[in-house]
Amino acid sequence: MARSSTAAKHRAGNRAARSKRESILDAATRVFLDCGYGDASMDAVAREAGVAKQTIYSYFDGKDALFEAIVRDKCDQLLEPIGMPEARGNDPETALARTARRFLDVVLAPEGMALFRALVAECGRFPNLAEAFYRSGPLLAAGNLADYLAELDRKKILKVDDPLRAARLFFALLRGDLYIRRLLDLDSEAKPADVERAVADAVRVFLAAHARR
Amino acid sequence: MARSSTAAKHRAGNRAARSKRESILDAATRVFLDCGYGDASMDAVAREAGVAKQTIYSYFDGKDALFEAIVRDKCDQLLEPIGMPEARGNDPETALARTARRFLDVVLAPEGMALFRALVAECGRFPNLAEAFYRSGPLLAAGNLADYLAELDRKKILKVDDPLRAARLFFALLRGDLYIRRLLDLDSEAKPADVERAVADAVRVFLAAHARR
DNA sequence: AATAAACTAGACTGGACCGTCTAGTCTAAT
DNA sequence: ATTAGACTAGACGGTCCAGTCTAGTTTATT
Repeated sequence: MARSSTAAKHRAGNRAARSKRESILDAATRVFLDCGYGDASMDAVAREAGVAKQTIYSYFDGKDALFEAIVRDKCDQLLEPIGMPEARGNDPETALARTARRFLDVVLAPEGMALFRALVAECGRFPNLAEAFYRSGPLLAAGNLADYLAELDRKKILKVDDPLRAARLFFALLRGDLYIRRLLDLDSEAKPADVERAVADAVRVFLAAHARR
Repeated sequence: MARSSTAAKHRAGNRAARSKRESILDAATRVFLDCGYGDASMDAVAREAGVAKQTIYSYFDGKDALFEAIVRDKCDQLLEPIGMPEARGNDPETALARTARRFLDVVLAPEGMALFRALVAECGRFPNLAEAFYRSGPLLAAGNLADYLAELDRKKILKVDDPLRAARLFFALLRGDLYIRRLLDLDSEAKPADVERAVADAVRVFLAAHARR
């Protein structure tokens, strides 16, 4: 009984269907990240996507599923740069600063903040999404940095006893006050000068703590 | 025309009225912090408080005002301990660790997290609440620590060029990964051992960065 | 051209919820 | 005892929204 519903075909994905699916996802991303899950309406998504509401329901099972889809999408897309391993050619200071900048650029950007805010707001309703975000964001970034730090320790350039813990501390330093202020939307965007200072501070403190004496 | 409405009298505050007001605030706190602003219903607050819905509206102007009231309340009450100036009698390590523990105890506790989550979720709707929280929480705490750090610098015990920035970095270190995980509700509560390790790490790194050589 | 699938516009159902209103009860003070 | 104000229980109007349904249109395939 090979049921061949519209939705099933869509999930498989023609070319036309894929583009429609994507314009729905795009619109949903804008609406959900703007308003948050609760205040976003399916009518608004349909309007924004230039699509009939029914069409949304033929591509996605419902509001929850649509939200999940856009969050997973944005996680993959947004966090991809911070999941890349470190450039290992340079001196530690330069490498750390580069990592730091890449991290903050993603994390403090309006989209990154909106995604994180939505996740924090809905982590009760979507615990698995929060988990997925954590794994593909903070955890992955820390893991990669830890690998690099372990290498620096092996080469006796720095002293890093517990690379993963050290990496997490580095990112913690980096977020600093800026992150809190952005989370609460007290600054509408991070000024480049502030970012640069946060990077410099974090690198300085981190190197001081892990210098070989 | 000295209009003497029920609401006006309540705002002035008899003894009986105050207790009723407080039981409403209590219930509202539970409901709002449990469900978030959007999913909290006035009926639920009334039920929880054991009070008729009308009574709530005679004490508060509406859902927004009630939310504001409970948030300001919890800010004052919750953040009061971290607003206290530092105990200056001990060596820096002990004083910093004490400050750190007091901070994390408040911030990682379920109530503290719920308050912060609610603020993050609603910072668009209530920007002034976010501002108030920031001032009476992170900013005040950093200010107090900064005073202490300035004193340590004057006494040539540590080297702290910019006390406020250093204080903020200290708290950033302290929040670390624990904070992110708690924000996303990946851990239902912080284990004392983790807290203790976070304190030790933060103090160690901070002292290394600000040691007099 | 004929047919089926995809899509649109919009009406509709059912439910949640804010804030108000009504009718009646309780309490305290005169 | 009377009276005024505080309170309760619950109904109610109005709004909003998720998800479904209908009727008609477009698109693609044969």
